[in-house]
Amino acid sequence: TNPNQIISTMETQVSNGPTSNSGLPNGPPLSANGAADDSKTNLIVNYLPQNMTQEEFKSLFGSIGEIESCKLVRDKITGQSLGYGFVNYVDPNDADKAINTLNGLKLQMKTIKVSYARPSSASIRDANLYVSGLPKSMSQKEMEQLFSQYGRIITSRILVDQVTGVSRGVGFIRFDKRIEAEEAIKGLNGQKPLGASEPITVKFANNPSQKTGQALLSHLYQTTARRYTGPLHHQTQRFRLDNLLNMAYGVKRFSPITIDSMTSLAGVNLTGASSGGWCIFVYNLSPEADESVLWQLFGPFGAVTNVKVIRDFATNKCKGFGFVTMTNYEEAAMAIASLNGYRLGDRILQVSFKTSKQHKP
DNA sequence: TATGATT
Repeated sequence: TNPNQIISTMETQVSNGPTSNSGLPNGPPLSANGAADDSKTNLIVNYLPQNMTQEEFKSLFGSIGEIESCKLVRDKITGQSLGYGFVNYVDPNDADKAINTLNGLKLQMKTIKVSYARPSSASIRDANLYVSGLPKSMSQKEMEQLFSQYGRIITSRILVDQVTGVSRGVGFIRFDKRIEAEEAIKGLNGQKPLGASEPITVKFANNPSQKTGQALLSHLYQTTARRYTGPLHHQTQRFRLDNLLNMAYGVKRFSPITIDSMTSLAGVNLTGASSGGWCIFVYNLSPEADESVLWQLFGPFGAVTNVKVIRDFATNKCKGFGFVTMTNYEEAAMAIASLNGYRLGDRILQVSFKTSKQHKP
């Protein structure tokens, strides 16, 4: 599938109005201008982890149902993920299911947002505003009220201190149309909100990609170093350092000593290691378990490329186990250390690297 | 109940 397909389709789709039939017996519904109507199948996914790849993205959303096309949006020049993407399902029911099961999923330090995509057009681009100098007492609702006089607000957010939860006086407002955002800048930039002592600054928000290399590394350090907050021993800390260096320099720096000592101690072959990543065996899942539970369990620990619940062919119920593939050894090891013995419902999970039993004496 | 593979 051409990855540009969604974008090019959306750019020609200027209206989300009533759909008309294509005229063919089983043809897809067409909108007024003749473009395919994706309004019930096409989703936008926001707040993806920076390091999530197109393959991981497709694997995550492909676990819901058949995908017509999907695209992780990247910076044209640097190739960096912009942290959002589009998924167009074949079946509108799967799009609905994806929203219900994957919206709010925690992946690494992010909580992803899954919603129907608005039909794209030039007029809705660059409609996101950065607002600073807000009174700390101003709520999101109050900020929306201030801006709503200039147009329809699609999303809004006020950033808060991670520790205290107090407003940082900084927020974002996304309008439906760029011209509405332009009017809001004219009307509100440098103005004092009612009762405020300081004027606010209103300007167009930067693209998430427009970070310098330094800022990117700094961000990488923060997200990596803060990822796990549980008790840590020395070896774990070294894993984290290795991982940071892996990510910063884009190379694999697995420590042969560490892996050899672990494997020989365990007395088993690790077959989790392969070009596709590290395969993890998860035991004691309930018969009702599905792929989304594995994404939810393992996603917070790092890059997950694939999950699989093993089901009985006849009943389609989970046979009590599944597999998860993770890209990075350190993250896989952390997930195993954290999730082995974890209580899921009334079951205690047993989690380990997948082992080979083929050549056991 | 304990290591897949309807690709």
